[in-house]
Amino acid sequence: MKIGELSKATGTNIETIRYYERIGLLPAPLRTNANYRSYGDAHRTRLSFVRHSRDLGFTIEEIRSLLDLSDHPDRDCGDADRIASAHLEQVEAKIDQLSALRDELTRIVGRCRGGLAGDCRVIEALGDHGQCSRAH
Amino acid sequence: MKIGELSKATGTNIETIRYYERIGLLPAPLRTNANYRSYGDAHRTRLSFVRHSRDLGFTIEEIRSLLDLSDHPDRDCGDADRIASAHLEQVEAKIDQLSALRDELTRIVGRCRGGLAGDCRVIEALGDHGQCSRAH
DNA sequence: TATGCACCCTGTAGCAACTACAGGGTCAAG
DNA sequence: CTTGACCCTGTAGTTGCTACAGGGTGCATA
Repeated sequence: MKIGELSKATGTNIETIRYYERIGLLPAPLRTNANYRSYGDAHRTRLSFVRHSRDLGFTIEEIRSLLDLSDHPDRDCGDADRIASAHLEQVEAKIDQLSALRDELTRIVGRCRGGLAGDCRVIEALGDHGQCSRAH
Repeated sequence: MKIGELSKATGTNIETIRYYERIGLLPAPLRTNANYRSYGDAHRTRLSFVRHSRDLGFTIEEIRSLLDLSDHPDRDCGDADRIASAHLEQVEAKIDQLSALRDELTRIVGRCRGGLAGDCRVIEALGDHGQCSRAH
């Protein structure tokens, strides 16, 4: 299959596919006589793995490690679990942080009563961290 | 005050202060004879506003608009409210998205029973989006 | 007076993970 | 034989910084 078809099959931008190849995340495929990339099912599977992992927020380097494990079924899978667990912790931390932001923003936004910028509580609150109800 | 003092006073990296000046977020300060930047209270206030807004996740462009309003107290503050409200919505959307990720990751991580990568449910789940319980 | 050290300057390059061209080649249909 | 959709490489842009390299300044100490 050509790159455009792989792109549609996996929902990945063509430029992104070439980018993944350039950074060594996807193996370089065979080429046709016209120098077009020619992909097989293994490529599609691997790219789906990458996209799914990216959608779940794993970094490229994490995915590299996960792919490496996936390429070596005889290895211990503890690493995969550690990577995923660490990532889960990061996601949870990010959720906590964003929740604090949401609370602060809600408080700030709720104070706007319209009128002139000179009297705006939103702008005032942004200038004065001391008004915040908790750390963020 | 010199750039190092402003840096300490606001908890902002020196390079970041110079960066903000370069992109026009902070006005260029006066210079000493030795060509050192010399800041006053107005700079410190403005930089605090910027840092606080960044901490709350506003983009540089949003901050530019907020600063512009802050510089023109006679304008209507509806824009400030709209920027903050839109940002709040984005934060809430991001929280929802991350919560879905957390659920999916929890499900995936929970399935690892140790052993070989070839049998690893984590790696299997990453390769197969169809196993996901909901959109993410 | 010399010299060390902390601080400051400019300009450029790097990070993540893409995305967007510019400038060209290939191929099938009409 | 030309039009249009597709493909190629290579480079530069995005966001918000951060990290040098290679130099100048200013103050205290030997």
